[in-house]
Amino acid sequence: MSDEGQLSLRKADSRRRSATRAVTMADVAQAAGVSTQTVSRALRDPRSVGPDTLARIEEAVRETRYVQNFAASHLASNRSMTVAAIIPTISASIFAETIQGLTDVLLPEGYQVFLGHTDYMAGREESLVRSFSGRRPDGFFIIGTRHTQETTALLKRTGVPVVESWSWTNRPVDMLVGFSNHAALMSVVDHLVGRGYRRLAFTGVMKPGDHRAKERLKGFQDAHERHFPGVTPRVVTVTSGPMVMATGVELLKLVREQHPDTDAVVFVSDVLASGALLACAGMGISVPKDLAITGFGNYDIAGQLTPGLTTIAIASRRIGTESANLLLRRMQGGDVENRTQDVGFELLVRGSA
Amino acid sequence: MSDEGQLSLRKADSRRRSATRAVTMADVAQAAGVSTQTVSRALRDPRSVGPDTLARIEEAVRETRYVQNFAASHLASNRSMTVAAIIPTISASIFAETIQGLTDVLLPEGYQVFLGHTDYMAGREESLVRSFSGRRPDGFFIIGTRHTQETTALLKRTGVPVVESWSWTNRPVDMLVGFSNHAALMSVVDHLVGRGYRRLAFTGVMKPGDHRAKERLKGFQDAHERHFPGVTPRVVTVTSGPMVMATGVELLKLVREQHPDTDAVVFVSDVLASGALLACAGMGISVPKDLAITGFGNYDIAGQLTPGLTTIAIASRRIGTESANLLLRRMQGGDVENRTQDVGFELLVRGSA
DNA sequence: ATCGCTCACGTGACCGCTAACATGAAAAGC
DNA sequence: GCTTTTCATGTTAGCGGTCACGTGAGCGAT
Repeated sequence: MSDEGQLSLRKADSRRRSATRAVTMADVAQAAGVSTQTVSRALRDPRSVGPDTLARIEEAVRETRYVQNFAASHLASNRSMTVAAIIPTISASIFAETIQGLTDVLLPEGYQVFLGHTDYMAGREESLVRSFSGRRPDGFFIIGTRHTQETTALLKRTGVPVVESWSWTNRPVDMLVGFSNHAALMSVVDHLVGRGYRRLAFTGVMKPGDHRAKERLKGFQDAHERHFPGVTPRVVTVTSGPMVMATGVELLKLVREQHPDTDAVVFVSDVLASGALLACAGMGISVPKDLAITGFGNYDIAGQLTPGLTTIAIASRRIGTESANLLLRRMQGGDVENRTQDVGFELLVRGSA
Repeated sequence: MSDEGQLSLRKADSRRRSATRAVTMADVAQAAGVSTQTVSRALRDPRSVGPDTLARIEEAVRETRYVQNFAASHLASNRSMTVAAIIPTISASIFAETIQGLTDVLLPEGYQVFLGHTDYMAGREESLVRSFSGRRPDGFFIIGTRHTQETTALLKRTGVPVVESWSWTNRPVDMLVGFSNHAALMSVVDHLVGRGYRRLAFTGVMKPGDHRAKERLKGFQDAHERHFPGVTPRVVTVTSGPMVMATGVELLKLVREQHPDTDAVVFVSDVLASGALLACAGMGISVPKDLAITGFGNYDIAGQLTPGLTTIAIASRRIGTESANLLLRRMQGGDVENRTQDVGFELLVRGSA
């Protein structure tokens, strides 16, 4: 009997997975003289246990240096307290504001944010959603509204709330916090035409997976057709290349080569437009007299240039916070009345156009 | 007997936690006619099972639409396959490049990256580390080398590899991928003095938790003392305010108010320096004749301005990839010979100084 | 023929926590 | 005074995987 006891003890010991066993809830429970369930309750909702019990547990947590294990919690409760976010790119991008807004709201509520980026590569999104699903996030945040069929199916199958953003669609997967890139570009064209510009060109880096850029181009083309029926719009794009100011300079040169009569250049992004605008001085181009220039995004630099860059301002951070709020309500069991939210855009008219 | 059987069945059913039970590994195992352990092996290392078994399992995964549950995996294996990253801020920052580099390396290896930001608030880091610890990350990536004692203790107690970055110290918590902000600023001062500038001023936004900014200031002061012993260096800083170009303009004005004789302004960041440089034209200041301007970070804009902005280039993305590589090696059980890695910096001399 | 070894796969015991239900005591209702 | 309700806490049975070990077949060496 005692031999067997020893044997099983040794056996249990040898099966231990980590050498220095971590502090568990059971240790805290023992120290506080309560059951693990009471500790669990105390940690999840302090008001659900008696005040003196709570004090003893808190003391026990402190003295044992207990750190809750979320994996076990997740497994037992089926709630991961995480949100998966999928964005095109983090670097030097306006999406960073959105993510900051998202985490600013979610973190205080106990939710962690997982970040994945597609680098505008079609197909990456699907594989990201697939691998993220294994972590069983309680919600998804995605930039963009165009996905592969399989991606949409995967998202729906998870059964958790999904927010798409930075674009617009009438048939969102679930919820939507965005605006119409198409309408934004139309307002740019309207403005240019109103100011007397007649030979408009659109230019930008158009990565295959960048649907927002495509929507902007479409908006440009449609507005152009409305103002100048039958006239082929000037469009100069490249499908690859870094989103940096130097690329904007290159594009400006391309536009002037291919369409020398152009009197207004509509850039798909402020980054490119700023590069071009800065280069104009050196190229002997007077803005906005010889050439009007517009951007998109209202980056910090847009208002600092001389002349200022006319552009479209987007409430980037707000897209993040609003999305987080929608997700939160749904994740906490509530319902959401308006599943789509239009944050709009604002045409900021400055000196460049 | 049969009654009891029914009872226990009913009971088990009523205790089911989710209404529509998700597909589990057991379902896949059954469909493929193997044990769950074999499915587990097939998923973790396909070569560890027979080829025909593997094929059956893969087919079963497809037809059941099985998605692995990482929480269960984490709990059982004690590996979360996640890395926690703590950065000052994501927005419009050069750290975004670092995070992009980090995830670019870690994601393909199956590791997810958790992101938290401190907004340069002292104390936030400790609470982030604390709450992140509950997720049991397999590694930590942190920007900065100065932490509260408790933070350091917490990090060490986790027992997982830690990479600190974007700074330098002789006593890292564990590993370090960084450079000396101090030395970088000294090289800036050396350059300015070498070019004949004599009345140098340092300016920037110095948030209380921004130790890198402090190191840069210290580097400026030390170099200044070496070149001009006994002369009090001109330092104009604000402790709050947004890191935007407009703030740079304000700071430039402050410097010229408080130290009208200044002939070179050293900014703590390119963002501020760029704003100032752009504003100089409107203020009738000729750069670099009347005033030299330097920045830090070699942001995209630095090379596009006229004159170009003299600045310090940091291999931001590389800090992320190198850190990821160090973490990976350690997380996969390997050892690392060089626990500290100096990525250095480069003084880029352009027209502004 | 025997032995030892590798290989492919199965068995049982957990990992650390929480849902659901159970229990006992105090407070409230009649 | 007795039942009902409320509140604080305990008990039991998993959540969905993986670890350590076991087993039996196949194979070459002795």
